[in-house]
Amino acid sequence: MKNQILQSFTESSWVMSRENKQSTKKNHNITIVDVARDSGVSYSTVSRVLNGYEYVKESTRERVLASAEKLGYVANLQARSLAGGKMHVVGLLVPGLDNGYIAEIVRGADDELFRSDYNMMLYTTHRYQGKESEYVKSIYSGLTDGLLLLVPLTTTSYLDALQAQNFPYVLIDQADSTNRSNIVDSTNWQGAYDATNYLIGLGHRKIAHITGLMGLSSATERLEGYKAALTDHNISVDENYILHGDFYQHLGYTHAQTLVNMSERPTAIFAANDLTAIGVMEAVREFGLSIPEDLSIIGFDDIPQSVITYPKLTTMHQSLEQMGRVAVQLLLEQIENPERPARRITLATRLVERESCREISVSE
Amino acid sequence: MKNQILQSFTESSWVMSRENKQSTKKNHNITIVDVARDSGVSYSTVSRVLNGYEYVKESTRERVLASAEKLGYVANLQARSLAGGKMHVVGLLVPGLDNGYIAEIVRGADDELFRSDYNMMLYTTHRYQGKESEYVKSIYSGLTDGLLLLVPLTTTSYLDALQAQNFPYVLIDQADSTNRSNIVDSTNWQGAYDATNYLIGLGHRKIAHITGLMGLSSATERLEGYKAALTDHNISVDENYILHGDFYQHLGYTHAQTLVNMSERPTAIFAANDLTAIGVMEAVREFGLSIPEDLSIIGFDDIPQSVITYPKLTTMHQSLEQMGRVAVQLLLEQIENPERPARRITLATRLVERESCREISVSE
DNA sequence: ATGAAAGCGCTAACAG
DNA sequence: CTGTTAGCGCTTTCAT
Repeated sequence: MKNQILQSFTESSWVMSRENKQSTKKNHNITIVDVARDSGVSYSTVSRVLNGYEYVKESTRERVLASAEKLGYVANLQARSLAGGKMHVVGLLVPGLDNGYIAEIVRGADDELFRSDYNMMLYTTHRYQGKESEYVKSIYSGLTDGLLLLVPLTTTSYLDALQAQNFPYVLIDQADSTNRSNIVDSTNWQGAYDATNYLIGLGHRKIAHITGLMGLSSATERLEGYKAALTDHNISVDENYILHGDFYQHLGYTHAQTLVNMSERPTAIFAANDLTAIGVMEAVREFGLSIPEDLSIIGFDDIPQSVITYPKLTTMHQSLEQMGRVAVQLLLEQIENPERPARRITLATRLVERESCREISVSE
Repeated sequence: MKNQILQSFTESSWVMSRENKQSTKKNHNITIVDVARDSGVSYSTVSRVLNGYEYVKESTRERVLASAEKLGYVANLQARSLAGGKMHVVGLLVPGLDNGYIAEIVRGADDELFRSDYNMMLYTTHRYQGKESEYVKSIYSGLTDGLLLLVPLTTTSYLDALQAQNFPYVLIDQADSTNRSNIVDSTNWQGAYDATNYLIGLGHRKIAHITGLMGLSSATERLEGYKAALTDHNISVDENYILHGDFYQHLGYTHAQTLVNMSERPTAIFAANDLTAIGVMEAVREFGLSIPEDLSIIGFDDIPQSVITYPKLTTMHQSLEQMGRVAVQLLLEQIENPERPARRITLATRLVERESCREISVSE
């Protein structure tokens, strides 16, 4: 009978006892002690079972697990962490969410974390440097077991601290001079090279490039790839055709205005990312030129938005979601085994031809 | 001399002592005890100072604060929470990040949380119901002090639990039948009414509507507003013109295909949100119709993407970022004072005329 | 294989 | 105004 009741109560195990009326503070939830009492063992044994400790009699383990399940036990992460365990939380530091590129990576990371039963703490910096190091402080508050740093701006300023503490972290899409970081990125140089090469193959010679934020390795690598492709085809690099953007739409827009107004107007523009490319498209259209008839445009990233532009944007695809996924795997491995040497995983980019580029004849 | 060293060490207070070599577990950070020792008071006094307790002698307070600053003290949130304090973390439950609408709200919330020195735990459900209640469990793990629920699908299933626990939460853009929830939303009914009214004012009579996900109050309210506007103008509501979407692009796309193929093709489409509208635009264009010449389209939300479409989308603006902000304020108030009765704050919507609608003559 | 006991860092009474 | 003390829930030796 009693069992019957307990049973049915369990059906919605997390709809806890309502009998507490005002409970000043946090309601008294089921703890390891309750489980111990219910299963008739000491609470250290319960802890052992819950932590997958090897030497526990099978029957005991089963009994404990049953009780825990029955009572709807949920571990108190603070206590666990305080006592020296893992928090099961990783921090994700991103510049902002206003960007399909980032959202995709976050999605991958999020999904992978969920599979591994980890929680995600989100920190946005909005490119304000102060906040970046501010956040890294959070590791001292013990909130997270590791950090995922997405295109951080001021890496060096706190990488030292992270490394000194031997605190697990992985850099996403941002290289690092120390060579002691776990990194996941894409073939930025190659991708830019391929993009430029594609344009050249289409007959373009006057190819402009709007860069990303130059503090980031992804931006510099893409610029280098662009230059290399030009050089390899004996096209001289014209500095007037290289404008410094910041990976955001607005500078794409304004720089494109500069470009279309040049006497030697370029026939193609390679934007360092899709967002920039979208800004370019807008400016070009406003100027009265049509795409790709008058001007070809290629982006980088292949964010979801790139298919809703008109015309649809041709771009270099990056496996954004997978970057997030891999980053999490790398981080979790590192959390498990802090001694593992740092690794770097680079994912391949790939051209996605859509509608924003066209072939031109040499005479044009 | 010793002081000298301490001083300079402090310059980069969070670049902690490197002397620990392998430290199996977490490095021994500065605790409240260290601060107490340094400032020559008991550690409970330090706690008082740190928590802004009123009755502490000014000189003591200053001394403690100075020591804390000097030593680079950072509170251990787990310990604080375990001991009955606040975790300074709120959970944000969202369907996904693949959506400008959500990203904007998150941005507002994030910013407001930062101001209040709170951290954000992000949970994504991807519209998978199981995960929603799964996450609500997290409150039992004590990780968060409160929950922000962004357009949750299965509200009722766990609202009970939340309420029973008297756990702070606020619903964003989703009403709730119990009337015991803190809610922030927009004038969905009015907004839809205005949008439809605008179309009618432009001369349209054959106005179709692609709804949002009907489990959500925002969707049903918009549908009702649409119908009301029609009725008020003696235009009969044609059920064939009402197609059920899900707030995502794809159904906008497929439903628009249905619509343009109808013998009585509508002259205008009111999409329940911008994402849907974007899907509509794509289908319409593919069909060979031009916007707004052949078909007017109006959306809802005014997400950032709505200005990068071609033509730019006319839509009902919601103060998305502010919704996030207000939601946080509501939540924090509730965390501070659990007894405060639930409130509901509704933000106004406003028409933003861009390029996707045009006036038609009655003859058309 | 399992129990006992010592903290982890901090807050919140309870005494002065 | 400030020190003392008792836990919060859990992991981890150390015994047995």
